Amino acid sequence: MATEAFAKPVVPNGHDGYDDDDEDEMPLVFKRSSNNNNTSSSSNRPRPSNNAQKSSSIGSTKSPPPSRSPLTSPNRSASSGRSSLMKPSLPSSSSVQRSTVKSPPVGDGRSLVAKERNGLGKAPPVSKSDDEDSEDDKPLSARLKGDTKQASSSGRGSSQQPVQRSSVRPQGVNDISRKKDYDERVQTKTNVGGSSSSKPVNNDQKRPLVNNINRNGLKPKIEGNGSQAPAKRPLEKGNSSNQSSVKRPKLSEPARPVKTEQGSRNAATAPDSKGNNLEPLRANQATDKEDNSDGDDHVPIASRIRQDSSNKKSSSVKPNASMIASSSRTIAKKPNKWAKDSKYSKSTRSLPSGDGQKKWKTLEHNGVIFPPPYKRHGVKILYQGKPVDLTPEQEEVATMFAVMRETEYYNKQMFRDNFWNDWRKILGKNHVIKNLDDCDFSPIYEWYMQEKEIKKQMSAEEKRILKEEKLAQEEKYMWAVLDGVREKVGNFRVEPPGLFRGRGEHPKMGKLKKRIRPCDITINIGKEAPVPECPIPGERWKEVKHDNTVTWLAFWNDPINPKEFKYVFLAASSALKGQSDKEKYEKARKLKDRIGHIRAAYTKDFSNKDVTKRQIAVATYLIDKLALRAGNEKDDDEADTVGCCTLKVGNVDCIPPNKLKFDFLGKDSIQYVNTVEVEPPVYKAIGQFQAGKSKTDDLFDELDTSKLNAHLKELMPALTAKVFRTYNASITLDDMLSKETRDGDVPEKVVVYQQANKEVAIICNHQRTVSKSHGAQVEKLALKIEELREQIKELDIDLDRAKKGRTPLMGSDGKRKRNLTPEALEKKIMQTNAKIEKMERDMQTKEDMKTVALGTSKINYMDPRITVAWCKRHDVPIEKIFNKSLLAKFAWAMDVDPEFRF
DNA sequence: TACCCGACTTGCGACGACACCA
DNA sequence: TGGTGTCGTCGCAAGTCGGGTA
Repeated sequence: MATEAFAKPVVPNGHDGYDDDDEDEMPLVFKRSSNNNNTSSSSNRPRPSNNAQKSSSIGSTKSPPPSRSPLTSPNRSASSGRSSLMKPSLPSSSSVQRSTVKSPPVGDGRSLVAKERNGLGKAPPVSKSDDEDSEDDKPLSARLKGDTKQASSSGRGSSQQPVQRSSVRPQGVNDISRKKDYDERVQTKTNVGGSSSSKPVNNDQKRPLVNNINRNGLKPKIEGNGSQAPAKRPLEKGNSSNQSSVKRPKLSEPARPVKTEQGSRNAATAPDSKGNNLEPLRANQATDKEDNSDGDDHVPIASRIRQDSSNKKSSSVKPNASMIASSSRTIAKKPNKWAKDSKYSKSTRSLPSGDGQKKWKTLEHNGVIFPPPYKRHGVKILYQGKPVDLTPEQEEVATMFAVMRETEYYNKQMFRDNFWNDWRKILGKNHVIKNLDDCDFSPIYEWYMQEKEIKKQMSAEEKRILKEEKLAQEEKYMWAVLDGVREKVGNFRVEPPGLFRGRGEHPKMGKLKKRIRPCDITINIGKEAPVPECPIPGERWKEVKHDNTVTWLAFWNDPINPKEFKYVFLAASSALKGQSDKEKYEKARKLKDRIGHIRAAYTKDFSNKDVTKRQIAVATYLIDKLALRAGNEKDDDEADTVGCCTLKVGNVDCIPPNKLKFDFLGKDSIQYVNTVEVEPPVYKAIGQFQAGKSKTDDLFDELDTSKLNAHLKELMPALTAKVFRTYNASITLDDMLSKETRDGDVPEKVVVYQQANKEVAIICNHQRTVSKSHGAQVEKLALKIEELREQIKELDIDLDRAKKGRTPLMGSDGKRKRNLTPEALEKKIMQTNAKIEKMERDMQTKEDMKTVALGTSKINYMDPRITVAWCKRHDVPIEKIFNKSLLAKFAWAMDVDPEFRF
């Protein structure tokens, strides 16, 4: 590839088509409409290799100047103790007890709030339509046995626990019961009949509403006591040892579109590499299912299991749930307007199919923006009590460390050691500072706090001006023009220097992330487009490429792990990302159609004589039932976490007769604790895999993600382990929404959605740290409730007196109260009682949700078409569910048919 | 086949803006 | 109007997975 000379940058066209901001503000309210979108499910095409055109670099890379990185704002403070979260386990007919914990668990078993909706319906007789169904049922049912008793025994008990106690996410009994209910619900659906995914299912009304355990307020019981409950990112290294060998990558960001002149030209349907016209992004076409072979497939695992075990009512397990909370970066800001702009909106463009072929024809952007250079403050640290002079570079790094004083990292030995190793290189051999422990960074910390305070005290006007200045500076970097369409760039800011904050017990925490300079950055841009001007005078890009088989605009090597890269991508709202997103969900929908076959296949292999096949079968079962991640190998210089394929013997305990207790640190060092009843052959196989091994040995020693995924691809093209997570999340949402939604006002419907969202979050083990103020908030609420109860007592007395024609007693504050009629007093009592009830509900919800993060599943796992269609069917404004960023991200899903079902 | 590279998705915490309440 | 809680967005870490290569 040709490398380009550096030319003057050309700013992509401006905001054409974006001036209609007002449109953004208009709420999108879906009414039942006659939209008929026939979604043809996109095919999963294999990705072509994409290295075809890598350009050579011209590069001029001069060695980077000594980094005197400025102190960028101190990054977030380390997360403080995470609380444990116990989660319920996934579906399947087995009873499950799962708990995930963050931070030191302090067991608490709270019950999930839930309302029973008994009487809503009984499940109609299920008529299995196809073989698949029956196949599914058999294996699952056979394997799973419900443990309802436990479930029923669980109570709510959420006593307010100290924040530290870390949540306990339901586990055990409660989970089981929840799952059971859930299964029942699902089953109902199943019974209804394997309608194809895209086909509307109108049986809702006929379907009985099964009680949702979750909603019944059952809180899973915490496994063991607090001490047992695992914590999220425990200080000690992973519970069981895990290690491995490989790993890599980095991140990206999203954006959103705008048009340019060129845009309109290219916006037309673009053929893919094979010359086929690509389907327009927008398509929401209700995808017609391609093969309906498995009528039952669309039923969540839980439900299927349930079906099997239907006879044994008590048995089944229930699914998990939960909510997510914050989420991820990448979202672009103005959403919907563009969706409406037919001329420029992405929806009108046809996009490449994301199959690894050419992703774009033309690409223009302005490169990236760098953090400002370090500004020296001159505050001295003390070494053995005496002020020490530091050079700007030394001071910058010292400041990075000083500002982390209130974080957990600050006192972690590994963090300190890594920091010291890097800092002392900058100090030099002969520096007076010889060790970190004799350094007192307080003066810098105090300076930092003062600066923070000053900033906080700025007037609104001053803040506004600063914000505008920043925006003006960044505006040109925020947009790219891809195939003539203006799209938002996700992460156009180069990461500032700082200290690496790995999660969990990351062996590199505390290392210095050096300042990234233009000579570290490779730019990717269209051949015809002007090369972005290097924003730092006298420096130049490392390389300029014109590779249209990839979607990144720029990348640099991760300073902490040079083998890895940091990419600059378009924002999530871009057409490119939208297309990819849609394909992801279509793939999951295909899995729905094949899941029956797949389950039958792995069930058959539970007892295969070939160990590898048996391990593949059991691993697939766990991924399917528990939504575990695949579990790639990891290097020693990464945190010690595992996924399914990398589970260690010590991560799984066999509890006779057929329960398995999982306890391991998963992605982001989030603890996964879950006890689940499995089918006897699975239980037996796990025992065999463990035999003769030590706790630190691989459970699946014949398996890795490559083998597993290769096997999955034999079952369904493009199927990989992670598709099961998407499938289970989406099918659960779809099922819960269809079964739980009742007539009512919008807020009531939103609650139903949140419950479903929560269920999905629990399935996916999406946790969050309990906020620092949680305990105080709960206490405050409890106090208010207590005060209201006192008021009621007084009112009762006053009412009694009023009925006898006597005046009220003096108030508790010593003041005389108004003389009210008995009717007025009764009304007041009623109102106060209602207030108490509401506050109690709020408190319970707060407690239940304190460790559940809803955002991640909403952003990444639940097909947005399910949500949009549900909003349309029930006249819920989509803004009640999706914020602006999500509206932009999911623009491609907005005109889905109201009858769309996953 | 194992390992490595590269690209892209997923995920949590920090922080700022805004809403609400006393 | 200030304190507090909630929500949205950003930052960047940490996964997954496909393909190339030795």
